[in-house]
Amino acid sequence: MKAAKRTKLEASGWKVGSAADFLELSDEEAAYIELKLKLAKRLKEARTRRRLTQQQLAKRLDSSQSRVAKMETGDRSVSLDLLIKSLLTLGVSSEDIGKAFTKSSSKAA
Amino acid sequence: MKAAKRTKLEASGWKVGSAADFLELSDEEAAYIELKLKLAKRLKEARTRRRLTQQQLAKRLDSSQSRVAKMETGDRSVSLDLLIKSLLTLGVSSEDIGKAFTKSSSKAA
DNA sequence: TGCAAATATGTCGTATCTGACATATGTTTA
DNA sequence: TAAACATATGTCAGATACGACATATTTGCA
Repeated sequence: MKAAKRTKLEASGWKVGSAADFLELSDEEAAYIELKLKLAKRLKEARTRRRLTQQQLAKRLDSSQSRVAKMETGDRSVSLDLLIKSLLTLGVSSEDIGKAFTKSSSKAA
Repeated sequence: MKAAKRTKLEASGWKVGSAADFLELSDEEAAYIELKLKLAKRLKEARTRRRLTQQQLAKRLDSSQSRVAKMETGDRSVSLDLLIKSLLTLGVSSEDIGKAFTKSSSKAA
């Protein structure tokens, strides 16, 4: 199993080693998971660039450290909604968020 | 009240004419609503371009006509998740979906 | 190494989102 | 006009995403 796919399966909430190993992801599922992981990465970058801990960010978002951790790992229980709202709250522009949708996914300025 | 703001408030589920008239939208709230409306518009365009009725699209999405209608009007009860998943299911690329995040929001090819 | 701070994981009660249905409101065509 | 089709709106029970808490794991520095 390729590492990239393993990461995606894990992010999607499936346990590697389970029956899910034999499941194939449809194009949309793969695109959705890839998107979530890119937004997760952007959130982590935005937070660390601001030198905030997950705890501090959680406070700004009226959320909890554990949920921020789940956001940043692209946990199955977090929605694109929450990721996008959180990025906006951190002051990341829509334009920069949109870059997560591009193939190259260039980093924010 | 400006027409653009009226539309946004209505999309957000608030009734124009209510006390919400006096509420101000924060930058993030405004950005979020604007984003949802752009995605809603893109979904409607993608559907009509394919000459599908809401009923037919609903079947493809394993959803209902009423929910598709709500998606296309940017109803408060629909998430960005559902909009994005629906666009992906319709075959719209991540890149094109990402265009909804840009200021000009140029249309898909 | 060992301790402390940061991050990750598991679970739970609750709030929000979902498809479905009924029904209202357009829109098109004979 | 009226009938047929398409879209919009209101509501609800079930699904899932939420913040919160406890606790495990990782990271970094003395």
